[in-house]
Amino acid sequence: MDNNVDADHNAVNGNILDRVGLVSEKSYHHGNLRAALLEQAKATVREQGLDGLSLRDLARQVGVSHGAPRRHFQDRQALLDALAESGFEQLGAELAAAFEQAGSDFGTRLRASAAAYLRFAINDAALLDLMFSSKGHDADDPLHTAAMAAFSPMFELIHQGQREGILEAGDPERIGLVLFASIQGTAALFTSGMIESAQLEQLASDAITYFVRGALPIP
Amino acid sequence: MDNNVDADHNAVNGNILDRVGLVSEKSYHHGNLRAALLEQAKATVREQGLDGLSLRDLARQVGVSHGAPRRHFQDRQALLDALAESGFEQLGAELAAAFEQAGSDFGTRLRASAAAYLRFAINDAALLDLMFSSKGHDADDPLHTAAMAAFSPMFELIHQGQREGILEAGDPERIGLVLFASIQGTAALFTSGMIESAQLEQLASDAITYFVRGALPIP
DNA sequence: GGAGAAAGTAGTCATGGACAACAATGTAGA
DNA sequence: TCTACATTGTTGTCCATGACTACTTTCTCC
Repeated sequence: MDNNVDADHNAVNGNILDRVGLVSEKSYHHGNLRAALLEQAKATVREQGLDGLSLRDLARQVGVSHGAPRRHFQDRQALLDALAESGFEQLGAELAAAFEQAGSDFGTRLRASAAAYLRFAINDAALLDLMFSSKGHDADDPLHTAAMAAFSPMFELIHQGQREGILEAGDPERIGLVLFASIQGTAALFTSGMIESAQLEQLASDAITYFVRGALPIP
Repeated sequence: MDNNVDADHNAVNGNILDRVGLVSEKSYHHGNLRAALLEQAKATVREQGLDGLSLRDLARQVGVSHGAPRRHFQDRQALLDALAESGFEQLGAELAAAFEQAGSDFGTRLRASAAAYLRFAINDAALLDLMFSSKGHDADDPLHTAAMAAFSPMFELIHQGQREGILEAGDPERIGLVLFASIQGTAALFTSGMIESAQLEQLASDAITYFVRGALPIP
């Protein structure tokens, strides 16, 4: 309708603040739509679950027409895939941070990592579900890559345990998977409502204890 | 339980073959629509996943009008809940059967039960996902009841292990949850594509071994 | 056999995803 | 600088679906 001259002016100069979405002035080109959509999608999924996510809603919330998202995501599934990928990146970062901040003691690191994982599972249950429900994992798939990267701190942890004689020898990946499964299962039991938050801490603690005992080197 | 009142109701003069859907004669009243919808839904979910499931499609496939399912399921979510519930019933039956057929040895029973669980997870991955994503678990919720019933063989198994001195003492439910989480996590890793079927057997075996070692009584 | 409940049908609406034609902006090369 | 072309948004449309309502057929029970 009535085009605003100021808006045009800003658009020409490509103000960085506009592009990051920190300034609300409108211009024809959003400048950062893909990221904005992902961010909004993540918030919506957290608050309303996957079913509450609609591309048209997303477009509205970001202030763009309903057709715009299509320029960045071919279809809804593509957006979900991207969301899952960014979820893996975030989870990986949080695991790595927990790993770092926990000092060098194996047990402390192990529990800190598990706690970080569960924290993520609690705060972003639906996102974690999504991350675990995305199918196509073709090894060269960016999703697969992101997932592998996210869990690398855990495998490093296993390696440390082996060096220190706390865990039995063997393929770190193989041993790590047992831990991984155990923690993910714990998270699933909680997010599915099968256990209460009161039981979660207990279960998480037990799972780790059993894992460590189970993986003890056999003298 | 007693939500089969409708079936009983119509069972009075309804031809059994009609009711099972083996006869294609049309009558205004389907006679068994609820069950037929659930059955068809289960097949569709297995073949096409949750997203491939539409009430209207279901109605078409079963040969009724698009409004008919509403008489039996208030909305789509209600159908999904019922599907999850029937999934728990089936899983429970399969776990119980595996438990029975495995003889009386604890280890054999344990592995047979885990195998049954994983078999279910592989054959009906999307259904298991659904079972674990249904939220409302209010203890008196039929879903919660069905879930608890399904896993009762597992807790019985824990009890046996304790009697035989193979597992440490303690609340069987608490110990059982660790096993449950471990197996469910294993299943999740597989159905999400994070591990290949080649790794599944190994992981499952490792998870059980670690669990048994971890739960060993401490002398 | 008739009243009323149960089960199915048909029509409608709003929402949402996918698609296509078009418009505005950005960019690179002559 | 000007101009062709690629990017990115917009608008309008189609179609499938879930949900709702009014109506019809059948069943059951008194």
